Amino acid sequence: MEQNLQERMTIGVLAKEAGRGVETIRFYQRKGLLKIPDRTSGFRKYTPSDLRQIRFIKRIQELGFTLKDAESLLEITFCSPKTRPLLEKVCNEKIEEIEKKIADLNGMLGELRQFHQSCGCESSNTIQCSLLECFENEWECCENSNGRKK
Amino acid sequence: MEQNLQERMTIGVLAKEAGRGVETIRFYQRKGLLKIPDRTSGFRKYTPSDLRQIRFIKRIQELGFTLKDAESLLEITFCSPKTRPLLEKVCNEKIEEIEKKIADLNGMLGELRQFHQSCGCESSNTIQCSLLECFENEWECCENSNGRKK
DNA sequence: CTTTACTCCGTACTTTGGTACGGAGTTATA
DNA sequence: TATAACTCCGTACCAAAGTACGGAGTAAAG
Repeated sequence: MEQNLQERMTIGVLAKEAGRGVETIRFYQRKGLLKIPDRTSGFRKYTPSDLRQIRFIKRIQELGFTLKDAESLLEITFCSPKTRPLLEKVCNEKIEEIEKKIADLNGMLGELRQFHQSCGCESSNTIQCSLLECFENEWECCENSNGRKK
Repeated sequence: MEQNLQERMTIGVLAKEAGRGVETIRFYQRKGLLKIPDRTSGFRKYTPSDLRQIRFIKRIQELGFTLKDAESLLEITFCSPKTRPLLEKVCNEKIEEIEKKIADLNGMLGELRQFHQSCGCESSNTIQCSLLECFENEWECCENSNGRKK
């Protein structure tokens, strides 16, 4: 009762609150990312829970995951003892994936910082500005300014 | 001379080495991500440096960046005193972006780990398996198994 | 020297994640 | 109660990042 009286939003309000377009919400629904909302009036009526869900999806995307990823992560939020083994698997996979991503990003960050500091092209003499291992010793950055390479 | 005699690959070899399709290489070239290769024979001839570059792009993408990002990062590898201010800017932007990404991912990782451990649905009694702040206290995971919520 | 494998090019198609359109019905405000 | 603002639906379009196609030329191995 009071439940029903609580803020139930139209699609427009939901979209605005979530920082998404109305069309995007409809798109998510088509994709099955959002459960089919109540519609007693012909118009879709959303709950704060739907809002949270869309915000969550948004965040997941910002972290470099896909809508499919979001979907599987969302499944976790509806876990029960029955679905547990599967969820545990999904969960572990994501954890591993994220750990790897963080490690990679940290490596890249280190390289970038080092580049930023040491490749001043006017101060240092031991230049080590290799951007990721990919560039090993063979890149030519800085050689213009001091004629030194390797 | 020796330079020229060194391994100069055809597009097929390059693609294979880089773990990309031939069409993708051509696509990158059209996009300006790869400098136009030598072509004395009518066929494109690539150097190990091209290979490194494609591998780099691949890695960048795996870290959740776009081809555009890759492009701007690649610019860094061709820096000179003239381009320095711009590069410094790009560099700093990327550093910030990555730092933010890492922080977010770490947060998410924490939530997932916590979920994974505490939401066993059979051991703990203080259940705190909120997946990101988005889900606050209102989610219903686990209530099936022990009838307890909040 | 032929056959097979590779390369060329432009164009078209694919997937992901949306945006936009347009005509019709509904609701809320003046 | 009229008028604006919102919602409905299907369909079409968009950008990014490729992938595939097909006919023609080239290279290299038997």
